[in-house]
Amino acid sequence: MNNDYIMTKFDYNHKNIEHKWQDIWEKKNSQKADDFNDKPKFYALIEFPYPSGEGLHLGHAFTNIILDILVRKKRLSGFNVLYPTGWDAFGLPTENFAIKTGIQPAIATKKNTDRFKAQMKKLALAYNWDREINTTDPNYFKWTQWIFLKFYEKGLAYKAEAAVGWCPSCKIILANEEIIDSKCERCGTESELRSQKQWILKITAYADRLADELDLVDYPTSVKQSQRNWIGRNEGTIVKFENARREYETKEIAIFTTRIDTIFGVSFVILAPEHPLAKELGQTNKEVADYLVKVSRKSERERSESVKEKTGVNTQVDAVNPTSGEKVPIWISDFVLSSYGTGAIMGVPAHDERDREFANKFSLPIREVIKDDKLINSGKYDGLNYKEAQEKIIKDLGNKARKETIYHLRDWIFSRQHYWGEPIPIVNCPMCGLVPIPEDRLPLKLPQIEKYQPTKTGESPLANIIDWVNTTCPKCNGPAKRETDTMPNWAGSSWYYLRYCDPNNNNALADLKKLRYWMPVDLYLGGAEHTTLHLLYSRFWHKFLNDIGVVPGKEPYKSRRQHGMILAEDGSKMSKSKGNVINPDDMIEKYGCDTLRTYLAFMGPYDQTMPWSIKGIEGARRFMNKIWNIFNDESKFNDTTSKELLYLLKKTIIKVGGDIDKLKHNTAVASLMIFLNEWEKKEVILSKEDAKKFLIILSPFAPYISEELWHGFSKKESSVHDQQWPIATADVQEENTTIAIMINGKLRSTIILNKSVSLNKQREIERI
RNA sequence: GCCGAGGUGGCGAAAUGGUAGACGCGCAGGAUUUAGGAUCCUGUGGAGUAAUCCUUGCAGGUUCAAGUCCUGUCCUCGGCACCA
Repeated sequence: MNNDYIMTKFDYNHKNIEHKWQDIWEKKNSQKADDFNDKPKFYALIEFPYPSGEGLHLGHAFTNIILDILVRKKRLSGFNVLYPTGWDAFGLPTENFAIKTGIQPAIATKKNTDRFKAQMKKLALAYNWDREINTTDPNYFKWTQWIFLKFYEKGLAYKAEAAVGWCPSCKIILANEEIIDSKCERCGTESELRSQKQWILKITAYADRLADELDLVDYPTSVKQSQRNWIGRNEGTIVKFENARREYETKEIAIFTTRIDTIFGVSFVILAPEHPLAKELGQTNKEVADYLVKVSRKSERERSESVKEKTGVNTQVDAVNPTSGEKVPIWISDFVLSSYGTGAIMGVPAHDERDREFANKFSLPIREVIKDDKLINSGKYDGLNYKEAQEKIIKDLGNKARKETIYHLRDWIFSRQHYWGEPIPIVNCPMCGLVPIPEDRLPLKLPQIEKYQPTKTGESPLANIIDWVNTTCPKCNGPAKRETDTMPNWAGSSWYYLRYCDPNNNNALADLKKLRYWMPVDLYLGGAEHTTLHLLYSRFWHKFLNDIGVVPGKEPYKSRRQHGMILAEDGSKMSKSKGNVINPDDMIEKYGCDTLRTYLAFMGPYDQTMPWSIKGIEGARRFMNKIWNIFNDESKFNDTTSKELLYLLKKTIIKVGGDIDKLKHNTAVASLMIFLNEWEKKEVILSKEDAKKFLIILSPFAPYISEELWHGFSKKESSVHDQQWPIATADVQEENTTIAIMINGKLRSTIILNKSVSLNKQREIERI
């Protein structure tokens, strides 16, 4: 069966044309961004891909093309454009591939990036290839390590016990991204929590700035909102309840609340099972001890399932309400989280749903203390508005209460127990403790090894490489051991946009002058999956690097846009297992790159989820054929352009340019189609000069066919891609506008007004 | 539950408060062709022979005029979620 798109004598041969120009452009290597230039700069950034073994997929093609169209238009409009790409190449799939096959990750990475690059070139993505970067390149990760050392130097990287996922079957530590639905990604075993010493970055030190400085940038509301939710800033009060029994070590229980005004409604206090007092009580009270054991055996999943049914144990010990002096029982329950606030809450069942559930289950008293925003049953505070009452109660409590802001954001666990990541450049010396590797000895490279499996003790595979682990202390020169943890995937991508500004610098992560010229990123296009973590992490690193004076500006990305997703024809997600994946290579082969690009631009707004349509791409192919045919029809050209067509051309130039700038590629393509449809009509002709203008505004979408046709009119050396975006001023004299006249909701008549009529005059006419 | 995005033809969609459905797909009829495909022409929101009427999730409101602005409500999708 012939799988080729059936070509007739009218069709152009996309294969010949596209191969030809791909070779010529490759040799010309023309896309260079000049550091420092009088032209206005434009920095367009696309999330750099992870070079997987499967090759570039349709989603990559879609998003890269969307940005490529804008970039080509910006270049034609006289901008000095920085449009780079690279490889976010550290990561688990490559490591897992190495475990399975024994092929070195670096070799697999090279193979994959070569393939991606070839595919990108076929798509006519006009990157500054001379700025290509790779996070696994020692010349790159030298600076990732350098940044880590700066964090360490400033006290923002520290080592501490942290709960991490653990697979009891594979006997390895699981990164968050390896836990799918609370199960181990490899074997499907239920993951457990385990405490282990980890490197941690103190992102919480930047929590306020990460939230507040969102006001400085142009991100979609949803992105800003989800960043703020993730940071989860909450202003409230920490209040101390005394332990009524003096024999315990924990004399006071600190409690975080946002509603200190409800303190007269407290009928119990609840501790998280991990709370120090809970542990203390467990030593003497068997019932408490049993509960703590029961809870600790629960898996993460079981614990989150307990939402449905609250559990708890009465400790038989009381706490003293510091405002009323009332004694209330202390309970322990796992619905109170040790990781949020102080790990202890005051139970106000009348005004908190969860507390009410708990009170109902264990028959605890419920007392209402707020009615219509005013306090009741609250002693001397009765009648006060709840906000006033908060201030007053805090003041009256003196040193037993203070205002406090807490965050949902946790510090960032930065260690991974894997091979294929940046080694953490720290040495453990028995004499000096943790010692950073001096900057001039960076990069600390990965040793070449044969076995990539993690060790059964939960350490990284690097721990098995004795030659590498054993080293000398940079401080005392005594024997010491290297840190064997590596950095997470997020590390290299947290600063890559900076390296593009100066990719080969050996003395700094990038030259400050170059950074001052190019930064900030003018437009960052990426996917919804990176709305919170990647964006937050890279903003954090940027702010830190700005604080230590190595990069300019508070924020890395001036504006961020999120692209949508392309679904399979039936509206389901494309997936290998369903066998409904559309491969961009096949589409290029069959219909041509220009057709694919134009269709992807035309199918709908870039930020939406849209189903793929094979009929749709055939429609785009018809559009290409029509262009080809009309340009090869001598009778459609003459010395002067028909008047009505000239006016439409001006309108189209303005519309296409404006729409591309707004990333409204779909309506830009529509207006190109409208122009072509008009031109196809009998009796209208175009001059060759005006036809060239059409090719220029077509070229961002269809770079090959426009270049080929351009050469039908121009000298050999010239390229449609090196031209200037045509300037068109709307000719107001020619344009009339029709205004509908409506009376009582019915259309009564229409009037045609010349647009040059002033607004006042229009109002006069309207009055008549 | 909280936050965000969105509901317009058979489908993807378009529309600075100004004649809703541009453009594309699909469909129907015609031309061409031995035939099919491709191509070209015409038509295509719904009802009605027609004049005309109805139509942007639903119910109200503002306006000469509402898909668009306001109030309420329902539904779909995405994220977070025992966050005190």
